[in-house]
Amino acid sequence: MRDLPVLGQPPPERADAARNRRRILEAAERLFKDRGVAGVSMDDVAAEAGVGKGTLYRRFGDKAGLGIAVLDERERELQDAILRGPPPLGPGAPPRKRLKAFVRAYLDYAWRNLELLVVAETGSPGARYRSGVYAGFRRHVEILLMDAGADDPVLGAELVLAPLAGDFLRHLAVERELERDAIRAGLLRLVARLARS
Amino acid sequence: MRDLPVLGQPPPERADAARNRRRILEAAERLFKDRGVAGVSMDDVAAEAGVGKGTLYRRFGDKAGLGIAVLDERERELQDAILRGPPPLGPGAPPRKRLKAFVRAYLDYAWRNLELLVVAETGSPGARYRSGVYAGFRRHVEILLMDAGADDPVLGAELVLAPLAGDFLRHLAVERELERDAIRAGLLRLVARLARS
DNA sequence: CCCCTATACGGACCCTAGTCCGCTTGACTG
DNA sequence: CAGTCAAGCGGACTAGGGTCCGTATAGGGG
Repeated sequence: MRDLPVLGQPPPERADAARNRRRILEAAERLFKDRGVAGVSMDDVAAEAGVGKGTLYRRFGDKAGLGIAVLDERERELQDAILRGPPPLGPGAPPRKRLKAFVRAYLDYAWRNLELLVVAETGSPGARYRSGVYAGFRRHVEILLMDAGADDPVLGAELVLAPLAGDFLRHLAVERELERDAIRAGLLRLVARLARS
Repeated sequence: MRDLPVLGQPPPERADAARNRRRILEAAERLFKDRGVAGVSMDDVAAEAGVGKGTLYRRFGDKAGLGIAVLDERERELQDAILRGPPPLGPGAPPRKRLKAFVRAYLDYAWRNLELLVVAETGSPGARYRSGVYAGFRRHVEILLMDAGADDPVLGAELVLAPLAGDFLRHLAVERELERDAIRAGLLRLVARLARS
């Protein structure tokens, strides 16, 4: 009876596992940049990383999962700015200001990573909503809406995030050829209205 | 020089093609009902319809396309009610009334066909936005928003439709376990606010 | 009624996502 | 330092989506 598992404290990753994780993420990032996300198969990633397919899947679940993981670092920056950065994005500003700052910052992030975002979110149905990242943003918006005295913060947060889906933004910008400024303005108007009681 | 192609008038479907189209749609509808959409492969549909896979793909493009086609009839009912039915869904009522009626009617339709809707919309990225049905609803909403004097009807219409995506509705109802009444109320509030100038 | 060709058919084929399981190895123990 | 074994590895395998192209036929023209 060596190690009673400690709840909530998963044992640390083995050294080879950590090494492979890094290799895979680096390989994926490189290939995605070179050939575009759609032009890269999971076998390609595995080969480039010098690991077997099984390793890839055990670690990341599926292609959407890999996309999420590659995005993770950049997403973390945004999360950090929200949690600890200067206002109005970070704590300190009034809730409606923070909401607008969030929308601006999220859009910047989304435009920078659009292709990858689409893959990560649409890899399988519901992938977007299952990711921890989505849950984090949702909670953030929910709290801000509550502070702003909105009617139904729980649903309201979802309604703020719905039009921030990668696929939807791509549709607006690429197929409908709307200007990013116009899109931003429209979304800012939307959250302003959702934040009213 | 027999038949100069008449622009916009594609030649009528050959008899065998029409027959196969019907067979495929009937087979798909039957299988989807029996086993759920996810549990049915394209080979299954082809076999059940008694046609080759090539036929299936030539006619419907991909699985999302087949889903859209199966939904089409039910969607057409909704379209008809919008274009020719009694107010407030049909013509005659003031634009904001019609908008709300549209949202109610669309939600009824969506809940009834949720699984199929998700497949049709998420089969491939952007599938939802490429379908003619989406464009039809978008135009409808756009005109109503314009009549209601909203700020930016073009973008506004997209923002009304964004939270009506099947995948998003499934997320709200299934994962978040929100009541359909609450969802409807929230969406009605949203369109009411988007329809203001 | 026969011929001709655009249209459509169908299933063999390819590719990629995702699974499975026997083998290997990191890391801890005595 | 050797023994132990859970964690991890990897690539063969399966299944399903989507393509291709040689063959068959509907349906109009002569």
